[in-house]
Amino acid sequence: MTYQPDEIDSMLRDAGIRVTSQRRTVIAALVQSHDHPTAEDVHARAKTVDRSVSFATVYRALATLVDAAIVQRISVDDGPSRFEMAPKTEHDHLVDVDNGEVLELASEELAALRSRLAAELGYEILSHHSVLRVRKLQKL
Amino acid sequence: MTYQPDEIDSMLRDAGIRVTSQRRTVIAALVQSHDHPTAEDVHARAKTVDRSVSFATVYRALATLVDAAIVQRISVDDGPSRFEMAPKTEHDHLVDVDNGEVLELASEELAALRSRLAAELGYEILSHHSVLRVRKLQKL
DNA sequence: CTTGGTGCAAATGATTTGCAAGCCT
DNA sequence: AGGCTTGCAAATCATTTGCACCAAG
Repeated sequence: MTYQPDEIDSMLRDAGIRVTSQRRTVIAALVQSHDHPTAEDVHARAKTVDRSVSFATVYRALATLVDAAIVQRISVDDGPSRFEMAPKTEHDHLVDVDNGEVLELASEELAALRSRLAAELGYEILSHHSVLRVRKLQKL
Repeated sequence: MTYQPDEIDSMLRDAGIRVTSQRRTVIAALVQSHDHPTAEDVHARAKTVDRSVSFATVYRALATLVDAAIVQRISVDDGPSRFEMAPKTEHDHLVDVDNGEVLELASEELAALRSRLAAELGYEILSHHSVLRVRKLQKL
């Protein structure tokens, strides 16, 4: 999935937030990262593009972008929050307990079941955050 | 669900960790709490039983108990971790975005689907942590 | 212009840790 | 006895905030 430079600007404008070079940089860092970076990682990557971006700005940008549903926050039980571009298709995260690897599980079926169950309780789901701690099955 | 006093001791012994009055107190506080308390809440409740329990001990006890799978940690995106006795039946958590209320959704069907999907990817699920941000549906 | 955004450094909140003393096995 | 636990206070880690300046609409 690639983004055109002005595609990023549109995302910001559409969300009604100002377009700044720092936000562009943060988004660019996230777009290129497929490893669910922490705020610190994002800052490090953003700095390779613009040495002057501060930590505070990265945190503020991430918070703003999460609010705008452009970015998604993933909290693993311990350790800092991780971030990724908001997925078009919702998915769960599998964290391999042996090596810390994070992979994604997208299932239409799972999403449908979840909303059905929530609806039965009288709720609509705004967003979800699901982390499964897993271990590789033995090869037989 | 009630626990006998010595049932708690057995849980600790079975997990191979020492039985201390502080750990008993922490567990007792959790058993009586059905509101997913934070570490601070647990500390406050524990102190009503034993004024001398320290914050550090509560944190250490909770960490130990989570390791031993006696207690489960629930992390909501912002704000401190919350805790509950490890459920016999796994469930998801619904967080009402309007009032912060946390309720539980237990579904055999959901659990089954999740493990099936994980298995298809070659993984077994050790535990899961799923938080749905929800809003009450309008009454029609 | 005017409001929102930024950098810096200091502040905060949650959780962890070093150390000396105490309790469990 | 010997090691795991505790309490206390200080330390750490992630994240947030106050403030003066700058930039976007």
